[in-house]
Amino acid sequence: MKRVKVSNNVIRRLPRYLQKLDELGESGVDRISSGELGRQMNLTPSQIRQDFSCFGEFGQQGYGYNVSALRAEIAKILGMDRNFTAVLVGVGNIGHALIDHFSFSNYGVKLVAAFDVKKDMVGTPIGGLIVHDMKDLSTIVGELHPDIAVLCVPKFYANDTAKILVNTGVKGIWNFTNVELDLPESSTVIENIYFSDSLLALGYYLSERIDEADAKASRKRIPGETR
Amino acid sequence: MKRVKVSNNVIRRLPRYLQKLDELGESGVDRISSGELGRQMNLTPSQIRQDFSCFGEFGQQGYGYNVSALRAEIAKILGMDRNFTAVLVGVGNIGHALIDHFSFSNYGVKLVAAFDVKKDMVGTPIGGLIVHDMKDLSTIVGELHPDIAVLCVPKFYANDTAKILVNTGVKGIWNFTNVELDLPESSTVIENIYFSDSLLALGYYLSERIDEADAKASRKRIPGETR
DNA sequence: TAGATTGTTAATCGATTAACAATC
DNA sequence: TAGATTGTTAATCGATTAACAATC
Repeated sequence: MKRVKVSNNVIRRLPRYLQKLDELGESGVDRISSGELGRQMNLTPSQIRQDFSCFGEFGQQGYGYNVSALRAEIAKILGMDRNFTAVLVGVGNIGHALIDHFSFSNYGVKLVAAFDVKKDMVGTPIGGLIVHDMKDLSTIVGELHPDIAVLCVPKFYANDTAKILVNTGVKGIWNFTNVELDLPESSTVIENIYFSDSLLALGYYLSERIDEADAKASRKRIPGETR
Repeated sequence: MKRVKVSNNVIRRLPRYLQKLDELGESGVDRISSGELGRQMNLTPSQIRQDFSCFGEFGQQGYGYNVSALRAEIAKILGMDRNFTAVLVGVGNIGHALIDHFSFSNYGVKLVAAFDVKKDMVGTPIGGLIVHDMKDLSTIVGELHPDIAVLCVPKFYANDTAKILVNTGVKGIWNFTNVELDLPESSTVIENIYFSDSLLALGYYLSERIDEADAKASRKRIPGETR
């Protein structure tokens, strides 16, 4: 696989392609052109072809792309065939929700253990997963050497927990704590899910819509002087 | 407030500025220059000044920006003073986690009701919030006319529920269903939190790191022919 | 006042779009 | 073969960065 520097914008579109290709596959479509894919995804055909060309030549002139083959290529690019393992740290509501309802396996990730401080949780299997005592975090992570840690602890413990995880060899952190992790000069990959940023952006666009609607309404009520 | 078209990139940085300014305020900093802010946030001073200038003139030459005043401006831009109200639809694990642990009020949003299908939940207050029966969704949403709906129902019901919400006047949907909502030509603002896209992007960057590390290791083991 | 730092205009950089030869 | 559609190069567009006059 080519490993040139690919822009973050392209990377963020890859999961969207994957999802769309799955959808197409499920509805029995087995080939698609960049034109049609663009129509369905609101992207230009050029952009789609440029995106794919970062990683190789997946299409065929005059034909387009084979849906399942392209799907497989993108899955591979995203590392879905690498059998990544993950531990989930902090089985509060969010953590619990992820264990119960998020299909890690759909994305090629295997959840191998969970950790929490609450004594009544420790030992109880949740969604087929053993919950370990948080105090054994570094020992057990050291044994399991998971690739990813899903960080769902309360804000206050976010940084300390992240440091332990990185020190015990975790390579990526999927961060749900709403806190910007401060891990100096480590080569750990951090992927944040910031609920608050998302809600605030929604607030912005909502405000914009409301202001536009108000402006329109007032133009109607008080018609302008002369054009 | 100016209402020119502002790029999405800028909008997505606003919540980051807000968070940083809160942090600065808490640690007693009351003024900051674009230079220092840039250093702390890994942005260029130019970009910061450009970003702010989309909305007005918030600084002062030779001085910089007043932290609390700037914070207030950004909060306003994001609509945090508009007293948005929200209903939460689907009190499963994710929904429950949001009610219990996400401080809507910190972001100027008031959660006014929740809905679920499970009979044993209906009537029970969760986090001070009454859970209504899902079958009363359109009636009660029609009465409360919330600005936002937080959509946490199972995938399968995502689109139907979203349609009901839009028809009863909801203006924005904060979508946690991992499903791309298909709401033709409505002017509803949709903000998605796609867990899967985020995990897959993490998978990409993790793969990249691993490949780089492997490449480096193999270069060490098998030294190149000449230089 | 002198130094600092803004807001803004101009220059650069990067990403998206268009065009087209290659080819299935 | 003719038509369709790719992969890629060139053109355009937009976002970021640099520069600097204005001014606190």
